[in-house]
Amino acid sequence: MASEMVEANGRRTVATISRQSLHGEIVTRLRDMIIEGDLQPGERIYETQLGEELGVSRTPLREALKFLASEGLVELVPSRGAVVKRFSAKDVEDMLIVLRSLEMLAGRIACAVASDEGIARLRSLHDAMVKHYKAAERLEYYKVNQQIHTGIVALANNAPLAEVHGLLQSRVKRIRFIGHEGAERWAGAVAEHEGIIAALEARDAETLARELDTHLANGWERVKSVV
Amino acid sequence: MASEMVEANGRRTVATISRQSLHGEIVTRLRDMIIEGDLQPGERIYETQLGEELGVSRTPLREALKFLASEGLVELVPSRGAVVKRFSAKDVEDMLIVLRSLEMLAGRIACAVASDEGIARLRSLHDAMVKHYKAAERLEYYKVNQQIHTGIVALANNAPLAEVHGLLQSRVKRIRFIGHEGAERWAGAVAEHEGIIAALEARDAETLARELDTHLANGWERVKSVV
DNA sequence: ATTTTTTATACTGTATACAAAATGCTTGCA
DNA sequence: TGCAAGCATTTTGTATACAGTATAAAAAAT
Repeated sequence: MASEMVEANGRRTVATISRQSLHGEIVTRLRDMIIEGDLQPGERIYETQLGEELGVSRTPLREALKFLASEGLVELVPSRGAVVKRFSAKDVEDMLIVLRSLEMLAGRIACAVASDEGIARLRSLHDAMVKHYKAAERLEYYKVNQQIHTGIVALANNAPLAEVHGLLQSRVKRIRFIGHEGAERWAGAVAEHEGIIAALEARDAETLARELDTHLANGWERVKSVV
Repeated sequence: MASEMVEANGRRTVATISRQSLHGEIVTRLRDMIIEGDLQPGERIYETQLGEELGVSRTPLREALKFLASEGLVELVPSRGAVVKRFSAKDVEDMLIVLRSLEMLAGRIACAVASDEGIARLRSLHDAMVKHYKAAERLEYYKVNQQIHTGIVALANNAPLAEVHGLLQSRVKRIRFIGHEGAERWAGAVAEHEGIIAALEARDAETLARELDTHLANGWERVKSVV
């Protein structure tokens, strides 16, 4: 794969210490490639070609593709292999509706079960995000923004909840990444985040849920135009 | 696989007309085996052995296992292969919390977008379920019950919602299947269902959400003892 | 008797080879 | 020139073979 080395004896070894199997590495690699747009929606995946590109044989690559198919990032057409899944505007809207509901649920639970340290960590993430906003660093802002939303879900301490949230999140990432909102809307999003963090610190479940509701509904409005 | 035939020339062919690939068939087959308890939680899966049992080689079987790993039904331990995932009581509770939230969301949406025919179909399913209840046919009752819950989600016409619901549903099926409640509780569940269908027919989103909320919360109480 | 080391075995991880299916192109014919 | 049929090529689907690793058992040493 990417981080391979050729040793003196000519054997290929993987540089990482992680015991993760090859198909596991390929999964994360391909997932990133899809999210970042290296593999375009609707694009057909040729196994031998992609395999040579990654320096692996077809077997682990195919196993990785099956995994990603279950995640919903690629589609398996019988006898025609894998295709990067393409989402319609309705698909994205539907996903965001579910994501919104999941985050609201997570927020409510988090108010009850989150540790003070966890909330404090989120506050500092928020501060970092505001800094990126003021510096107009869109990419950095976007990344920290993601971390905050994921962080809220994590605070709920509910593994299946975090899992399905992450599943849908990974699908819309590709879309959101493109959505570059105007200055006013961006400012609005930051303000909403402030309200979210405040409600969380106050452990006010209903207010938090309401804040998340409007924030994520607005989020869809912000993205809608580009889908 | 199950429906294989040996032809005169000795070649194995699959009887089904479906164009589904072999690993696809294995996925559904294994999923059923796990849900129905043929493969017990914590049990290690030996690829060669299971492959011979199913009449397939290791390659498509492994691909199927990767798929199921992404679904969360099996766990992949590096260098030790696949193990049927075991869920703790907290895991199950967490899943049911999410399922409850998802079904409430689906119910609210369904009230707005479901077709009259769709609601009527659900009513007739409910009637069938009541019949099974009165006849004390537990297994039949259980199956129709599942169909109703899945049906409510389907009415929302939101594919990702249905998908994640189905994902979690498949995991708790194994558990719910065991939960045999007493007569009083069973009667309560049926009564709750009547309220759910009524609220749906009235397209009363808030009432429906409330009914689903209590029904599914009670569902957890009913199952809790056996986990 | 217990612990450690060695060795054998069994299973997983990966690659390669083969078979079947689909697609595209060429050639023949109207 | 347009169309169709057949052939060639490409690609997926499946099986098998080989290499690496973990586990368990047996033997040796303390």
